[in-house]
Amino acid sequence: MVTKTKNPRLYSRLQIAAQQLRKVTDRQLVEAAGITAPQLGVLTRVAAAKELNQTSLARDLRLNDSAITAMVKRLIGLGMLEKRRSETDSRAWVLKLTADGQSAIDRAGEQMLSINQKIDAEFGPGGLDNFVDELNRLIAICDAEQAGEGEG
Amino acid sequence: MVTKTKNPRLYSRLQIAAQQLRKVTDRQLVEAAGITAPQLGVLTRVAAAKELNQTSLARDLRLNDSAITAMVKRLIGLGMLEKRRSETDSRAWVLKLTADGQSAIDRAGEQMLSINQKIDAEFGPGGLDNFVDELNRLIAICDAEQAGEGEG
DNA sequence: CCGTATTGTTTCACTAGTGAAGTATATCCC
DNA sequence: GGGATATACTTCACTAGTGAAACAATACGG
Repeated sequence: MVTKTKNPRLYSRLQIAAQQLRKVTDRQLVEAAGITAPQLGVLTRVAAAKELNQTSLARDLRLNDSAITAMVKRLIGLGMLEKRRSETDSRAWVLKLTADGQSAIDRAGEQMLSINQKIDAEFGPGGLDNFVDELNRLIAICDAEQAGEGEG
Repeated sequence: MVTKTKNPRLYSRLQIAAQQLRKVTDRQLVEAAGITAPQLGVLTRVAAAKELNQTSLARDLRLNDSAITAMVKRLIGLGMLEKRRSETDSRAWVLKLTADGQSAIDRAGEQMLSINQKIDAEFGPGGLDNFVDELNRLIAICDAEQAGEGEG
């Protein structure tokens, strides 16, 4: 066997790691703040920006517009977010946190999730930086591959 | 700012990397073999084992039983898989590849996906091993966290 | 200033996963 | 052997994402 490619391994480990980390993080976050990790991601970005519309949010999170439509709908249903028509562009919405949304962020930030403490302990600051860097390189490869799609 | 935790960064980079890699891989795999990456994962495991039932498959892939039920249903719909009652345990099913399923695996294995070539080139064999190792350590942390859930 | 393109959003049909609850069948133990 | 328990699987309601098609409003270029 001629040193067959190892990156189906990478692929599957990456998927499993992402899935498991999300599962654990969601569990701890729902307990601490009543929201999931993707929801917290949206709320913190809405909190950080003012005058944020859905398209910018989608680009920011690297998601589909339609994923944002659905996500925002859920967060409004939870009473965490509000939508008003933009005054400068009447196609767009401006997203705003509600008091509940702000308090969810606060509760989420209060104490560090135990899973995050364990990750810090396992990798250390340098190891963590390196890990994130590798993930960024992988993301860059995917981006390049998607950009150059029409070529043969 | 007191070197605030960097692993929300890790979390989000991991999710983005997993999502993007899956998107690109799916695209190339659908073109080459007519199936998605998760589907190929199931088919190759069915091909490797004989007398594989859904519960073992679920453990193998670290998924829910109900995810397997749905996945198998889709693959049967695609004509890639067959289900027969096990002769030794009449609760269980035995999963078998169809000719189409086998040929999908063959087509997927024929040429290396271009995304995989680029990943190999970027990281090199040693870098890849290291990356996979880090992912495994992260998975282990998640497993430990889930196992020790009742403790305070 | 008007038609064409672009942008912001939604809807739809889909894949892929979670978790809880339910139904059979097997297994274990007294 | 029969009752509790465990195992194999399904169903249901849900989150979270993709991609294509549609629609309205805005911006651009003669």
